[in-house]
Amino acid sequence: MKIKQLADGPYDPNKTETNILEYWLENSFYKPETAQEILGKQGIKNPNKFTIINPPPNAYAKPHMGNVSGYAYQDVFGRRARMLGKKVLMFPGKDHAAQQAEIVYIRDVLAPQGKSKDDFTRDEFYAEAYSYFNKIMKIAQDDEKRIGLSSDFDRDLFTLDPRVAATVYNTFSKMWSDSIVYKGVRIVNWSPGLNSAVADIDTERKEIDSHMYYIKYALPESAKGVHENIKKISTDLTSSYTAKVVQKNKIKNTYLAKVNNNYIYFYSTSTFKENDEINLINIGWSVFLKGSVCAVAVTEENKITGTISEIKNSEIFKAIFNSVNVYDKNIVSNQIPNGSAFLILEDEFTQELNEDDKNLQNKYAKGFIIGTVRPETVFGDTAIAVNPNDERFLDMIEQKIKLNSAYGEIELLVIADPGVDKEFGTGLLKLTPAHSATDYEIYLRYNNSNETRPINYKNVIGKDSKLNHLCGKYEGMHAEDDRDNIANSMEDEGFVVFKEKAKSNIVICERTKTIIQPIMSSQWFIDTDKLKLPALDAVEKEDVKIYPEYMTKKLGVWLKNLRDWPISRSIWWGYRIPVWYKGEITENTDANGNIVLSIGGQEIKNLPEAVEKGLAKLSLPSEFNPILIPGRFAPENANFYAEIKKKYPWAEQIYTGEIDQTFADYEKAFAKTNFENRVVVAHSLGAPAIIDYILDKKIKIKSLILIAPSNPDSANFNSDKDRGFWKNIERISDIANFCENVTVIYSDNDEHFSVQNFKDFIQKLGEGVVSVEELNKAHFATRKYSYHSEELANLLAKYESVYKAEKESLEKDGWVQDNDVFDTWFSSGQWPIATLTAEGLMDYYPTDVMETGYDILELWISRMLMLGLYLTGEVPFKNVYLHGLIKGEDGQKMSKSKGNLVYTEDIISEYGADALRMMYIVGNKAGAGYKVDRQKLKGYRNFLNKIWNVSRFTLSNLGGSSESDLEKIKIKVAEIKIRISPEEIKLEELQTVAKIKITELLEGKDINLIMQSSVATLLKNVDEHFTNFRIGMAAEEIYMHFWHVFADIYIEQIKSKIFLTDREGNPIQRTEGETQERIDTLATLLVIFQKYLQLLHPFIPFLTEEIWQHIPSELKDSETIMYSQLATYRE
RNA sequence: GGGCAGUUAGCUCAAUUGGUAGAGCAAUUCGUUUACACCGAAUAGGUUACAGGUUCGAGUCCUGUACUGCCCACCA
Repeated sequence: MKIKQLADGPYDPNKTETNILEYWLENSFYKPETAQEILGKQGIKNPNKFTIINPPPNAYAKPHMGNVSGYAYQDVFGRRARMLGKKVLMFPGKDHAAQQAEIVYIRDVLAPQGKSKDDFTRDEFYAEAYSYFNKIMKIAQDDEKRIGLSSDFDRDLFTLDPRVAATVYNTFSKMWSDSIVYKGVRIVNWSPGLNSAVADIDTERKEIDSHMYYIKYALPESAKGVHENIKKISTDLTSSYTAKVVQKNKIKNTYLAKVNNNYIYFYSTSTFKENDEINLINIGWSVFLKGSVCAVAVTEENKITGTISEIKNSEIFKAIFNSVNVYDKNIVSNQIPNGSAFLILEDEFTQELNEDDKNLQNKYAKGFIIGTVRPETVFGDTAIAVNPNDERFLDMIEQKIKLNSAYGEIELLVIADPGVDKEFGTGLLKLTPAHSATDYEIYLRYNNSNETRPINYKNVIGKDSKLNHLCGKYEGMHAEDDRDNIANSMEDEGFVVFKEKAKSNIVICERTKTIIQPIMSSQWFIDTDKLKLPALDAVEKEDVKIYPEYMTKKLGVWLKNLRDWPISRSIWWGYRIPVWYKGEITENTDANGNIVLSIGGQEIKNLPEAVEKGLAKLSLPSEFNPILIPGRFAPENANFYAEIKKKYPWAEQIYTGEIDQTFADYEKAFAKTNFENRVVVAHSLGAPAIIDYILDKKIKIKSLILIAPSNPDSANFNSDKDRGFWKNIERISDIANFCENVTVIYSDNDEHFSVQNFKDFIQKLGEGVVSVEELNKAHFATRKYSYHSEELANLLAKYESVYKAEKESLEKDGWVQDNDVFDTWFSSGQWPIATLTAEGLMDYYPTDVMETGYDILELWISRMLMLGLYLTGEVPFKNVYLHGLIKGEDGQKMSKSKGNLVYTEDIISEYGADALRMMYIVGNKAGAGYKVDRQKLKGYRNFLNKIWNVSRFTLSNLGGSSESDLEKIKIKVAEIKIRISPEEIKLEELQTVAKIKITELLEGKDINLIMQSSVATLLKNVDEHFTNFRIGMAAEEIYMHFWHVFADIYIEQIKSKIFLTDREGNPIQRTEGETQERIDTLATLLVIFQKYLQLLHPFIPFLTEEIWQHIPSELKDSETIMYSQLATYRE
């Protein structure tokens, strides 16, 4: 037995890490197939599976520290599982990041070449982008390997791989037939920067300074009638009064009219003398008219002091008084606070208006004043909404009111909706369903409960952000840039009564930072109602556990509030929506502001109608996609399907559990599959199952190929005929009505067992005319047992050519494919299924851990959960571990613009991958952010050196022993059991005790037993930490224990027992007992040392493997530490 | 406006769910003793943001306050 010695320190990670990486890759240690083989040799015959799908990073950029941090966690889980005897699959991939990648590609690749998207056809653009990203992806993979991620890189999968495409399109197809996906005209977030719709979650809010415009909706003819109302005002000017109002809200007043530096409000209750000098102080606002009494008050900071007359004669007073009033009768504000002061007006406050001055008439006309920060949307108003409990407007609800507005005379319905805040602005909400998500919701709510009298939307802003033909003279003006012009013009006409500065939240596009324009447009949506409930249920029932736990609640709330998910994006980079139209599909705004869809010039109401008329259809890319149904004990008994799937990546394999003869499992699996017009291959018991299913559900399929498990002339047939395929196949005679052709393959003979044969067979059998044996003799005498794979291949090839021919004719026949592509989250939301399906590994589903940053909990985790449950009925992962976001050295979020990006390769070359992994993991907890910390990195580099030197100590002391001693050590090693012995001193508790004292305490005790006990405790604690996903604590505890118990205490204590020479180099004489003690100690040292290496391996794989390689094979259970078995602690 | 998280040593963060507040780095002192100076031995550093409460016992649970960060949201 020879013990290789380690080089002198300090440890240099750069020398060893790349070699170790090469060793792992060369030996394919990362593959589950290798795991199966190695574990098998170790006596673990049926290892449990353990699966982690690596979140695919975006393919377009060089990864920085933040991108890579997740791999450290994923790898810890994976490596530990491997060392616990599991067959580990870690599946890497890269994401095409549709929208973002297209922007980056155009900006960073095309623009510097002086090119733009317009220089390419769609296909050219796609091809060039694909080859570019293909190159870039390699960089990301290098980083993944370099940090030690032990994923099966041979399987690295791109989200635009044809095999993924198959899953993505099949999912869409299933959603199409389940009516979960629809194309609808609906409000969308239109990003002018992307020239595409984006989902809510791709937007962010920003507070900006803007104006609140108070817009007049005048009652026609009311300008003339102004006197009448005023005349009714009664006065009781008996005493002077200083207005003083109990105030509640300090923010709302800033929204109010500010005129001549004073805020002006209306109030009532009290009286003033005409010439009283008064101070009006108030902070509330209320239009108040009872018996035509009106009053005004001002804020405390801006008292109006003056006589009543002076106040009344102020311009603003007149404006407000005349404008913000009433539609009808007596309207009472219900929120006059106690102690309010009121100014009562008299009928002298009237004014003869010049009949010709229309603008003034508008300004002083009675009507509504409604506050808005977006005056340009008034052209899209289709209703006025009030709170149902707002007493001021009770009479008006459900009335249609003719109004003069900035765009002429219109009729608006007043509706009630609880969403309207009666205290905001004037308590009235102008409803613009086409250009406000809020209004759109109210619009939907109203129309859902008032089907007989629906309100409309009116789209007045185009995708170019400009006002359209419905805006009269404002047509062509820009909704954002020309806002002030529009408002000024309205002000001149008297329709903007006053304006004031206000803060407003605008929605901007997260990617391009342009202002989102809510507009009506036809987009593809996923109806999330049917998807979110199972997801919500899974979260609540803890079918999927989320770490940190508090994020569970966050996800639940998000799911509950989820609206329909827009999945179409108007870009080229991604999966093109597989729906075809008979001619161009166009979207126009008609005279009423409705969005009208036409296909090839023919107007359609909605897509189902178009489909019915033959103007639209779903047509998946022309990849042949047969459905493969396994026989009993699926899917293992259908291994031959793997061959088919190699040739046809689009083939869709049905996964079932063990099948009983009631076919319950089949039915469950079938329900998730769309059989419509497909070629179906069914093996053995799958054949009767699918026949029954097709007949029951009345599904039309294209072709059915049945593979019989036995041949009627086989020796087994007599027993087979009463069960399985043969017993259950009776209904085959009816199937001809549901598919174009049926073929049964069971022999080497080219003759097929046709439907007609079967019909005859079954009929005669049923009539008792023939026996099975007779038929067997007549028809099957020459057939052999095994099924004919070549024949199956030929058949499929034939169907494929038919299938492709059909598809290719689409464009010739004038069909045009939808121009949009899927949202990137639509495809990545199916990632666990797409990856495993692509490799035929669905038996690894559901996966064990999904590890990712908490920032994409809603974006990604939720989608995977919904789609996973939808497609398979099972959660895609059992645990979700969310790591915190890593910040730059300055403590700020890392971003290119801040210039604080730290690249992984720089850190690794300075400190090594192991130290970096430690920095990511030790002492950190799920969900909590942390900084790139060079002090920590230095500390962990020192730790690695410590391990190196402890290893040198251990190996050199073993190496110094004689061959016979080594043999004795080997025997002793096998006897050592790491157990907790409760009576002994606990070493881990002595860390803070002075070292001299420890030596005293240990006098006469068996240090080896005490150490074993201490390590056992460590093992147990680490188990617990892992069970609860506290990996940061696990790492920290191992670190502490290794350094301060093992190195500082144990090794110091045993030195005298194992050294062969004294300080002067003279040999030490030992008694027989002392020699035995030395052997025992070295054996214990070795066992414990290995245990530490194993415990440390998931965290610092490179160093531990390097050291492991120096331990002689005779003294270890596995050549690589990756597969050495670290049993969990058992009492 | 709502929700969630956080506030602990000079700095960065832990504390296994209520049981003596810890680590790394930094600081001070000592020590080059056959693994290690990328080391060892020792020292100092805390009213756990604040104010109450429950408890034998609170960093941890409850109530409130003040900051910080994140997410969500229909105040037009």
